[in-house]
Amino acid sequence: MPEGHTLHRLARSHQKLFGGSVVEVSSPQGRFAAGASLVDGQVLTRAEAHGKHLFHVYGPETIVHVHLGLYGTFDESPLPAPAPVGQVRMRVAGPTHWADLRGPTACEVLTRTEVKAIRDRLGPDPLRRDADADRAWTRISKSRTPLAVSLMDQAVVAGVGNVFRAEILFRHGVHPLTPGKVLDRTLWTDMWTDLVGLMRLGVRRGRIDTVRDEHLPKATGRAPRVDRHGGEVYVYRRAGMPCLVCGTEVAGQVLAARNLFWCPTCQTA
DNA sequence: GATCTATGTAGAT
DNA sequence: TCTACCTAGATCG
Repeated sequence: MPEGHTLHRLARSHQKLFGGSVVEVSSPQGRFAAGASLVDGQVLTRAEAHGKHLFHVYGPETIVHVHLGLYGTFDESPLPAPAPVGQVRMRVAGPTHWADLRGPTACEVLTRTEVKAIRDRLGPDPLRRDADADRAWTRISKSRTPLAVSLMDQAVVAGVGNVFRAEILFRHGVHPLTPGKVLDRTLWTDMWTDLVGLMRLGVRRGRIDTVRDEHLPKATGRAPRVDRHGGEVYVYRRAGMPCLVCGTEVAGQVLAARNLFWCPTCQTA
């Protein structure tokens, strides 16, 4: 379930549940056993996210780095923790809650330098206060790469995934194959501002909702608009269904090994 | 029960 | 541009 909003939501939650507390860390599955033993019984001082990366900071040179990849999940519940079910890579238990991590692409203990290397290759993250939208613009405005590809490039914008990219392009009427260098700067600024708002909403709700209020009555009459992930969207995973705004069939194609969706009528810019 | 699919990325070709 | 990785829910038969 992981675009940037998911990781920031987890960071916020972990900070609240575990921040400043001694935690028990284990790897029921065994694949993170060595790492878990390094932090088990230590104080988790801070949890934070950058793009799709989650960091549990235990000390300046001891940071657990988690990337959920395509399938990873992180669930949490109040204590007591039951016996682990299935493949649990890491279990964290604090004073009141426990959390299980399954199927991540990365779960490893890193040093400060290694964490910096990861963060240095990430572009600005719309969910972080320190984000600099101009850095993204600098790259996009010089590039012939289709916007749909640049938006998924974590070195350009950190945290955007397949749902947000499809939806942000739709909301601004931009065709996905538009080269970055022909994009108007004002339009980019609007898209960035919109991303910040949509992703913040995603953090609050734990799902991606992008359908504007004025379209909801119309959307209600055209099923379905609620994606499997739980959010209300315009085009994501709706290929072959009518556009919620104009009724044209939503298009779909594979681009750079990812499914891309757009409305051929609404997205012409 | 087998097969397909997925909000992702790294590494090989 | 392709493949491998990892897991669980949806879909197929």
